[in-house]
Amino acid sequence: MSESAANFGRKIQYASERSLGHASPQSDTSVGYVVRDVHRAFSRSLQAKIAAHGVSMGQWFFLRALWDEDGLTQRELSQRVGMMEPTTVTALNSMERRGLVERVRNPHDRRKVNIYLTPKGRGLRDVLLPCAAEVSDLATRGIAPADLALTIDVLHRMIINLGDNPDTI
Amino acid sequence: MSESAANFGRKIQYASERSLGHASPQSDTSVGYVVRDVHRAFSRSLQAKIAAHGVSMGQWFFLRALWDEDGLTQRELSQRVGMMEPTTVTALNSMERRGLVERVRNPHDRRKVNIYLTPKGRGLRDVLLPCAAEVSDLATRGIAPADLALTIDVLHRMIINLGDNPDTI
DNA sequence: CACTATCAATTAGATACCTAACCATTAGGT
DNA sequence: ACCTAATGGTTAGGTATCTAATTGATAGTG
Repeated sequence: MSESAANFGRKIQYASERSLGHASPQSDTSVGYVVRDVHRAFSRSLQAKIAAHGVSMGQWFFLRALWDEDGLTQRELSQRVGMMEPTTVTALNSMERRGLVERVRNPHDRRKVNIYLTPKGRGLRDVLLPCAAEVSDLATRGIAPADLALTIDVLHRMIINLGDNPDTI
Repeated sequence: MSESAANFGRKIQYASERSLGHASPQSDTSVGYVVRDVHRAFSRSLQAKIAAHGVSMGQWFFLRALWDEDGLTQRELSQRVGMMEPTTVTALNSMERRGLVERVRNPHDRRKVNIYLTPKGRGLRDVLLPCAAEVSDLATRGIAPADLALTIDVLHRMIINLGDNPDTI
């Protein structure tokens, strides 16, 4: 049972055996490790592109959410982006400092703070989304759409399996 | 061309549509986002298990490398683990503090520092590796081996595509 | 209408990463 | 033997996360 489990403690010789540039051929090929490396590869790649426009990865996700729907409260934003609230606070602090968003205390419920994009923040959309597209495009180059779809599905199933989903527990 | 690129800026309705527990149904399903979420799911899951034994994620990777080969220099360790050297320094500091490893200045080349597991550090192997196996097992439960293999291969190809590999550039 | 529970945001403090700049040591050429 | 290169490790400083505790505002109940 569960050959997959053994994976974590063992090495499989793989076609494209080299996890990160500086990782030795010793590097592990179990799912967890590969996922970590892909994640970092994505981060670096996108980071490199958007940094040119003065936006950091930490800000990226919140901008994305706000381009989608402006004026969310901080809690709503946290939920959309999938990050804890203190993380949101610090990200918004830096975004506010850079003039990308504005905090507006909600007049009807003074506990809430609504976040609005400034023109500058909104304007970044047309510059930054293509960056993300480039990264995604680069990453998936040469991968058959069916394989990609299956990969995404498998990854989704892993998320659910790992029980990060409250309804699942 | 490149439907994949569009992904990054769009939402696809997916069977298992829910990225993180607290993420709304709005959450993006493009590869980059899913990878990020799986990565965090893995981290949390493993972290929860190994924390019980006083080991943090930052230490885990280095322990793994040392269980595999003891007495590596810090640079070698960094390369095996795929982390920058300052990261290694701080991880080793905490591991040394907790009595998991010992730094020994290399007598033949006094620039180098060899890292040796203490009995305590070595002993954790038999406790911690099963934790990782459990996580891996849980994550891949119900996923056909062929699908898993394909997923890992696709992820590897993405790493190479994203050019984190110097030899590829 | 006062009390308490809940909600929204924040602060405090920890971990895990990174880049850039800096020492200390060794190696190699003259 | 010197001087410069390169090598190995560290420090300094920044970003991105998290959990736990705190503060302020509202809502619900007796």
